[in-house]
Amino acid sequence: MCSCTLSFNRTLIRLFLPSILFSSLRMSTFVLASLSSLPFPSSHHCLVSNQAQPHLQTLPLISSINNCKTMEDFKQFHSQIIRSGLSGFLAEQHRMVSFCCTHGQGDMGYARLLFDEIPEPDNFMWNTMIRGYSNNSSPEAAVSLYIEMLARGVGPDNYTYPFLLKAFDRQMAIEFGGGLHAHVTKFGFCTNAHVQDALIHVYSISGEMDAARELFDKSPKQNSVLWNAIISAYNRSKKYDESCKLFAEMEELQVEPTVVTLVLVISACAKLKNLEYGAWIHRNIENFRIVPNLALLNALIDMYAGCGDIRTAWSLFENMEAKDVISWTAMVAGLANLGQVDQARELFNRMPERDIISWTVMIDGYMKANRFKEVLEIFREMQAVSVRPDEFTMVSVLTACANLGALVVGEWIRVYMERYKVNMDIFVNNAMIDLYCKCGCVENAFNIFEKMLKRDKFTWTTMITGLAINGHGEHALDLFTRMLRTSVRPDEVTFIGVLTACIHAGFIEEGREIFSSMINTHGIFPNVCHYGCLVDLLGRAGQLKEALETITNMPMKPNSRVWGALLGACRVHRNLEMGELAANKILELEPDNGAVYVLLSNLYAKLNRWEEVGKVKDMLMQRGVKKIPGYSLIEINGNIYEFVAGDCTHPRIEEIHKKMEEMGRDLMLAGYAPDATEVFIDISEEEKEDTIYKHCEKLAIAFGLLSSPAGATIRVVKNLRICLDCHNAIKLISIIYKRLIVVRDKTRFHHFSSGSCSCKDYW
DNA sequence: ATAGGGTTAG
Repeated sequence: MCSCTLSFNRTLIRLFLPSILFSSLRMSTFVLASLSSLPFPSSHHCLVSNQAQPHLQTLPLISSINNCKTMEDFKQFHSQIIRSGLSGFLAEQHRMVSFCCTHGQGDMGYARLLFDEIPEPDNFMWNTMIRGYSNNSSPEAAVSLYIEMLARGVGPDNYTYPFLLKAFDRQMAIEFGGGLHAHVTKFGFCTNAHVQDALIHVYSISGEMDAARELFDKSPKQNSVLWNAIISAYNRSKKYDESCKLFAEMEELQVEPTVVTLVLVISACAKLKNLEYGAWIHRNIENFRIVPNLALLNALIDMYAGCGDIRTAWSLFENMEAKDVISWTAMVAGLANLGQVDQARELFNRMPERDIISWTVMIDGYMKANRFKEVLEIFREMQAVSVRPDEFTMVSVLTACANLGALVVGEWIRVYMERYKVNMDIFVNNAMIDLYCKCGCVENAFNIFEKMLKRDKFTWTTMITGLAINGHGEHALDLFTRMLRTSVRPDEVTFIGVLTACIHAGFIEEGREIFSSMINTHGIFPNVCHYGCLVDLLGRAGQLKEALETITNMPMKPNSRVWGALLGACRVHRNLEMGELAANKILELEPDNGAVYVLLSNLYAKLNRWEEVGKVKDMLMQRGVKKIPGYSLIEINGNIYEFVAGDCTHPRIEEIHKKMEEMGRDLMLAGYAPDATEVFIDISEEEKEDTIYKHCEKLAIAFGLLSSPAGATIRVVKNLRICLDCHNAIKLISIIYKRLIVVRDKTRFHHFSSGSCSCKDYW
């Protein structure tokens, strides 16, 4: 049997909602003709016979509708009613429709069948039906019924609009919020507080805060409920300082807040990180004559924890009579955001129950602490206990994948999200673009980018930077030009990406122009990172003098990265004097910067100044500087393997060493000669060659060769800059084994194919 | 006979 619900789609609603207003309360032939598919006025699918007469003697046999727990109970009750002949009675009909509409187990299809038996439903009945659809989250059906109600000449009342509007989602609110406001005005319910409240709610979800505010301003404002409604609307629109302002205004006008008001304002303080105001409200709870309930305590815990006052959060948490999952989650999030991930995990493990948000908070905590492998571990744990990830979870997991170069896991997430219809919103798409870019798959990233209907500044910035570090400088600049034609404005991060594109592609003039356009046309003042880019850009082009001038004239104190860019350029262009200057400046700022010693000794080595190489080595030993240990990551079958130089802990290390020997032989045959000029000096001469030989990226590639099918791309992520020797070797490996090898190092990508690298040996 | 505002995640 058909469900017989009138289901207008949004197109029809768009058509009828305005027209019904002008034909209000009279039968509209136009609308009624269009509603001819309705089971009205006499339905051809009667459940019951209206002709039946009641037999009062059967009454005692009828069970009470109040005892019905499920639709099954109800259907039995209904058949008793039919048999008893009571089904034509209005009171029974009302009670039965109400049951189907308002009971937790109700059934709107059934409600509609019963409703259609009522020859002339009054507006109470229509309201009940509308409420049913609303509770059912079927806003279209609710509006359809509302249109039908007006078409049949039944007037709405104060109750109609709150029911109708309550279930609106964002899209419905945008499309029909204003229209229904017109209905409210026309029918004269503008002054009813419940109706105003519902309208404020609808405007807030469609983001029309001005309209919401106008309604609020026109209201009498005596009752706190509308204040709560407008504060809640500002919170939803992330206008948290407006929420606090309104609360202050409430005080001035001596409108008494309720516990809900305080929950809203404390929550706003948490988002604003305004500990002072939040704590002040907390101290004054009694003066406000408020008895804190669970929601308020949770909001306070979140506020204190979010503002970094973990001690107060703890004491509130520990003194609570009853905690719910939100209390625990707020504490876990507070610890995680302070960087105390392990403490957060301990608390997380003690939680009596965990929901999707708790898991996501924990996952995100590991992500923010750069503990990416643990992100994947806990994500697996979460799935093992059958908690379904949502789009929030996926953003954190995708970010971890991007940092690990875990392409397979990332792809799995994409498939999962499609299969389980997880909402692919702008955050997820941005994370997906980042993943593909950081795995060296720019085309896949770009496909997602092009398919997106809405792009924010993060979308553009991620894509531009991704193209830049993958060596597609020209494409990155094209995209930037395209971005400038949209309404999305670039920010300082976007310009880092754009300048990076110029650096990697060697676009000196474009880079300079863009740098000066930052101030002149975009009103963004370059920070020290932008100056670093400019120095890098000039330095790589060999314009060392201008690079140094840039540093001398920059309006802020140059940091070690700025000097590092100059030092790098001096190494490439073999400028000893300036290189020493830059190195000294860096060591003044950061005596423990191991990378400087490497760069400087490389520079000396290139110029065959071995005595100085030795001096750098001595200096390093004296100061006890530790070089950051290098590691390489490779993902095989969805697992992440980590290699460090001379690694012996891998379970298949023997196979890997055998492969390394084979690779060594093949490389020699192909004319490879180890180049030790870039090898660092903390090892003795005789060890040198052996150590290069075992650089972790080579180990990772050897493992990649033996664990992936012929022809498969090998992707490696390295935490440091790739060395010259490995770069030479991998070029040859790409020929010998006919593989595309993608290495992401600290700053850029190297796509090795048929003996050459996308960086054009310039990195 | 029917209605209002709330706390945790990117």
